[in-house]
Amino acid sequence: MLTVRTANQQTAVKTGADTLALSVAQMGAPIPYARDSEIFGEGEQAEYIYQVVSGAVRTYKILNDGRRQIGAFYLPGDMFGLEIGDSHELSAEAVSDCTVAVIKRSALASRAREDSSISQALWTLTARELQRVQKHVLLLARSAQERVASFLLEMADRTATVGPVVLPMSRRDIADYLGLTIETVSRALAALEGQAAIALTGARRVQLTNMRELRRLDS
Amino acid sequence: MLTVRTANQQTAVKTGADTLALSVAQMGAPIPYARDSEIFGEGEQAEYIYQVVSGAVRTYKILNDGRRQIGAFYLPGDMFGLEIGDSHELSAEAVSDCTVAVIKRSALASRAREDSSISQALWTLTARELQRVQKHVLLLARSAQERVASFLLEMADRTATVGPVVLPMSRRDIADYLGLTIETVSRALAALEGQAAIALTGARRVQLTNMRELRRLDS
DNA sequence: CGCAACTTTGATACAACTCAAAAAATGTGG
DNA sequence: CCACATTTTTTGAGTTGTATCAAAGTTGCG
Repeated sequence: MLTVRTANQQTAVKTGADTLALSVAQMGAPIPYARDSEIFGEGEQAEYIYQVVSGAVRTYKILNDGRRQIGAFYLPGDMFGLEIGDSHELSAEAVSDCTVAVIKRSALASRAREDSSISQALWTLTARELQRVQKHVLLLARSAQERVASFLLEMADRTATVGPVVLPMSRRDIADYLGLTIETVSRALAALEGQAAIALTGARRVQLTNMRELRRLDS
Repeated sequence: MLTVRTANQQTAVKTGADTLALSVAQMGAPIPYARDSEIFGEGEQAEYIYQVVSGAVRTYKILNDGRRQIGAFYLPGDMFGLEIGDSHELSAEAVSDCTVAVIKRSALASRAREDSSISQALWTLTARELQRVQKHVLLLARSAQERVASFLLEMADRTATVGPVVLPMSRRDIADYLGLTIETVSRALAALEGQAAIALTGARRVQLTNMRELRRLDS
């Protein structure tokens, strides 16, 4: 069985979305993208839907004052780029070198006409995305330290490995996701280290040494 | 034809969601709710989906520090309370005295099995909600004055009447939607009035006197 | 190893928050 | 319809968390 991971939800599922993921993995040829290269741009025709095979992807929008708001990070197994309108609402870029499986939306649409579990899967995917964004709104309502703690827990959960969490993204990416500056992210991490909640074992390696404290901040 | 208005999108549509709205309006008996009364609570079984007939509704979540984050306001024609899981992610309350049409999800699900346009409509509804929440994230990334200007334009667009915009909600509601305090909302309104972008013709009546300026702030 | 990019740390500024009180709006009973 | 009580909104003064600006470390790649 292929394990499906929707952003922010790492439990393997056997229904709907699984079938869909299978389709993408089987029908879509993996395409490599170099770090920082564009996968699709805001406003472009949404011709495909995507699944991360390796590496990481970010979606974002540039605000009128030049700041960038990152909407989501997608990790291996995650699907992204699904739209109901015909153009993309956000741009997507490779956070690191990565490979992405791609399937034509039209191909999926035609299969959905015969197989209602496909349409069901598409709906489920949209609904999960909705839940994720709703959580993001709540995250943005909290203090800098709480946002960072929450982010670390989310990444730990989604990468689900033993040992330190390895962050695929830069401080700038984290800051733009959390609605903070890189300096504030750095200071929040330093503060968490001071409270012995985490240990920075490298700029992008974080040991979560006190889950209880982190969860308290996340709550 | 019945006009459907999805939150933040007031254009009448003739596809998918329209059929759905019709179903709710026809099948659901309108239920009255008094101001501030609960329509459903977070975590409750999501047995129904709802459509505002008159008045206004808010969905929200209480944060652990006691603050309240409002997720959305729903105005006449808007549908809300649709979940893909089986429980509500947020609570819903009447902003003002209102009436709400209700339809059983199970009834809709059974009709969806025969009529794929129903499932299509459910998906569309979820996707619109996703777009709305994504915009909310971007809104929360901006300055207090920009958030308030944007909010006023949104309300003007959604109520779509001539003359002053009548806000059905209190400053507290606005503040909790925009992630600000009531004082900051009040000061932002005063500042907009100072710039002659708006005129406050009563606490809850706002004339948008300079749309150009407001749109510039919104951009 | 050396350089360029990234991250951290420090000092200061400022937008929004908090606390407090005045003013305005809204509701209620006579 | 008015007078009063209550709630809501506005305004003021001071505080604070995060941003900004600047510079010193660190990291990792060629």
